[in-house]
Amino acid sequence: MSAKDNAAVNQLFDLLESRYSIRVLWALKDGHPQTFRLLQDSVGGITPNTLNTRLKEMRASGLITHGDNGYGVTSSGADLLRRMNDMSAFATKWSAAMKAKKK
Amino acid sequence: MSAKDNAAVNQLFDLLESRYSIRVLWALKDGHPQTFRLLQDSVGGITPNTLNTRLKEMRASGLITHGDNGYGVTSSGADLLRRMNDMSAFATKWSAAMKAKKK
DNA sequence: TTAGGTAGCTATGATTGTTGTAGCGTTTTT
DNA sequence: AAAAACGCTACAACAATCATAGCTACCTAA
Repeated sequence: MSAKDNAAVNQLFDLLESRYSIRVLWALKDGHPQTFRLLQDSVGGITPNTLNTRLKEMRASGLITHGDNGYGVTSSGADLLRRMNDMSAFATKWSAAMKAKKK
Repeated sequence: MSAKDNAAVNQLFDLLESRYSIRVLWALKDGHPQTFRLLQDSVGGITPNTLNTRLKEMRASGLITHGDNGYGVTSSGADLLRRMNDMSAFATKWSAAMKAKKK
């Protein structure tokens, strides 16, 4: 991995490691625009303050759009989500393995 | 996505959305075991407190091992890293696009 | 054998991030 | 027109993280 890649990855991690940021993006996975309230519900547990902050950050970062129909992902955001998609398959396997281990 | 998948994904996000957690995992990407200090250096900016907390969490979650050679990833952790690998390619593209947009 | 260096943490108070509760102005529903 | 829902913002309380410091254990050189 080049130094340039490193900087880019760091920028991405800066954005994604704040609480709820991944979940907010993930909630837009299906591609349908969502209202503020719907997002709040589907993310679960997030306060309007934090949701607003996250949405601002991700709009500034070009991952999320805010049009008349509500919030949605940009093509860039959709690209990221596509690449993250593998993680849900991993999560299922991993979660099952963890549950088994606890016994 | 099934309800079960949802729960698993949520568990994964619980783990990964804490500050530095992704970076700690990422720092073990190459597969070589790392010492505490080396991890601290390569993650950058993390305090020993937080690093210790993250390592504990991820060991408890079965993503990271702690043997005599230092810290490394489990097969599960390696699996996750493999799936996250696409993100670095995304990051490069995205970061360049953002830089262009700022002008 | 001891004095210094390095590694792996842990303790403590300060700072920053997130929450809980509340509410404001606007749009939709009745 | 009144009531409810929506999108958000204010502010004080709480929790996560940081900065600084230092402890123990293990090397290595003197």
